[in-house]
Amino acid sequence: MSQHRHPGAPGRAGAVPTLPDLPEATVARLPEYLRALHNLADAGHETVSSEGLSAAAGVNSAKLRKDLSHLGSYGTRGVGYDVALLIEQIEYVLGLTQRRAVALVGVGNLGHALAGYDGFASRGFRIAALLDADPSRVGEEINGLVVRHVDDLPTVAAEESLAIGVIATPAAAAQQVADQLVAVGVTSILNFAPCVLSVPEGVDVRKVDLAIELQILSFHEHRKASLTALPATGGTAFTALPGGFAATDTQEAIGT
Amino acid sequence: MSQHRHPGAPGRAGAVPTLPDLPEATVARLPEYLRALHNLADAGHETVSSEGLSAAAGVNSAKLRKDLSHLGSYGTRGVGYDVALLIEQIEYVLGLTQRRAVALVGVGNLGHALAGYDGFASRGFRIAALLDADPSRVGEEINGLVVRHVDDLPTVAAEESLAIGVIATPAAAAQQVADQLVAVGVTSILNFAPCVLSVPEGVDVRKVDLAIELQILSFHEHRKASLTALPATGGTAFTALPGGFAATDTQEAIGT
DNA sequence: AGGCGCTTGTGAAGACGTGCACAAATCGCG
DNA sequence: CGCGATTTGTGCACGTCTTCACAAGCGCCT
Repeated sequence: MSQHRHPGAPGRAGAVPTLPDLPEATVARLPEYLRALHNLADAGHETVSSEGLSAAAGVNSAKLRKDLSHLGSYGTRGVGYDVALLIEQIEYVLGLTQRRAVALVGVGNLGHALAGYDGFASRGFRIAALLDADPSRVGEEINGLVVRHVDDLPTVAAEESLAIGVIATPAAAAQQVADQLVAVGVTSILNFAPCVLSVPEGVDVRKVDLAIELQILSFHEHRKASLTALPATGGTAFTALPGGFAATDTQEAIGT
Repeated sequence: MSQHRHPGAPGRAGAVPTLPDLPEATVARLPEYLRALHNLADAGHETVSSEGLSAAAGVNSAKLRKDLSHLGSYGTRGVGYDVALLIEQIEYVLGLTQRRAVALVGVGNLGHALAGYDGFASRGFRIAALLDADPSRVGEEINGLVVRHVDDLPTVAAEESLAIGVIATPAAAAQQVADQLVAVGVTSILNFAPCVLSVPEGVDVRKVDLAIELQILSFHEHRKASLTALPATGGTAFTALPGGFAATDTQEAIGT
C-alpha cells in the first residue's frame, strides 16, 4: 500500500479533519451505502464486494467504487471491503459520529408523524425539541417530548447546540421560521413546506416536497401513456395494446 | 423562430400528444415552476419575466428559460411569459390535466400523515384508497376514507385505474407491497420505506428518505465545522453574527 | 415609421457525473 | 514460490446539465 493519506482517520480524529470535498452526487449516495452496509453487518457479513454492495444499494458497481475511492476508502483487491470499517468511514465523513440535535418546527399533520418517526433516532439524530406557533398545541406531549412555543427557540438553542432544523409548517409560515432558525445559529434546514426559502450564505437548505415527487411520477405516467399510443418513431400510429400492458419495458430508474 | 409546432396543444389535445422528451433535470424543476406560477396567478400577475419567475422558483434565470424552451413554451420577447398559459402548458406536460388516482399503502405513523395531507388533493392527485396489511387497522376511517386490506388491491384496481402507488410501510414489507402494486398494473411508485425496491422495467420508482436527507445535511454541517476550524483562505474564522443576520440572501440550493 | 429598451430563446463552452474497460493488487492453492 | 482467480481503483470517453453571452424579436414612445 502506498501512502494513502487516509483522510478522516475514523479510528482517531486527531486534529486533522481533512474532509475531502466529495462530489455532491457522491454525498447523496453515501447514506444509501451506509444503510445497505448496516443491513449486511446485521446479516453477519464481514466483507462485501463492490458488486454486492452496489446491488444492495441499487447502483452501478463502478459508480460505487468511484464514490468510495473519493473518500480514500480501504478496500482490499481480490477480497472486497471490510463492512465494519467502511461503516466507520462513512459515518465519520457524514459527521454521524456525534448524534446531532434536530429541532422540529411545526407539529401539525406531517410534523406529528415526523416526531414519531423512529428513523430519526436509529440513524444518528435526536429530536431535541418540538416547536409550534399555535399556542393550543404548546404543552402537548408527543413521543415523550413536550411541544414548546416557537418563540422559545433562543432558549432551546441555549440549552443545547442545535445542528439541524426541520420545518414542517404550512408554506406561509416557513420563511419566518427559517429566519428564526438561522437567527439562533442553525445552519442546516430540511424544509417540508412547499415554498422556496431564502437564507444567508452558508446555510444549507434541502427541500422535500411530496407533491413534486408525485408530479414527476405523473409526467412519466403521461409519457408512458403517450408512448404506448404512438409506439415508434417510424409510422404505425397505433398499437392499441388492448387489455394487457404486458412487457412495455423500456429502461427506467429515474435520476435523483 | 420558425414553426413552433407547439408540442402538447394544451388547448385541445387533439390526437398528437407529441410529448417532447424533456431532460430529467428539467422535469424535476417543472413542478417548482408550476407552484411559483400558481402563487403569481393568485397574486394577480398576468405575465412574468424569466427573471421574476426564476427568483420565485429559486433557480437561475437562464436555466429557467432553457427549461421552458424545451417544452416549446410561449414567451413574448420584451414582455415575458403569460402566467395562465404557462400553467396550462406545464400542467399538460406533467399530465396533470387528469386527476390521477393514488393508492397509499401503509397507514402507520407516516402513512397516516400522508393520508391527511391536503397537498395531494390541491396539486392534482386524489387518494383513491388507503391500504394496510395489519387487520387491526382495516376498517379505520381516515379523512373520509376507510382503510382496506392490502390484499384487496386487485379489487381496488378494478374499481378505478390506479396510476401511482405510495409505499409508507416498514422497510421489511416494502418489496412485497411493491410487487403487489406492480401486479395490479401500477407503473409509478413513490417509496418512503428506507430500502431499495426492485421492479420490472417500465416501472418508475422514486424514493423519499428522511434520514438520508438529514445525513446529507449532516455532512455539510461536518464540513462547515471543519472549515471554520481551519479558516483557510478567508481569514476571519468567526463572524459571530450576534442577533441579526441581515439580508445576505443567496439561497444555497443543494443539488438534488 | 423608426428607434430604443427590454426580454426571450439558444449556441457554445465548460463543469459535472457516469460507465467502460483494464492495470494493479491481493489471496489462496498447488 | 509462482500462478491464476478475483476484485479494487482509475484513466478515458461520453453524455448530461449549467451558465454565459448575445442575436432575434417585441412593444412602446416619439
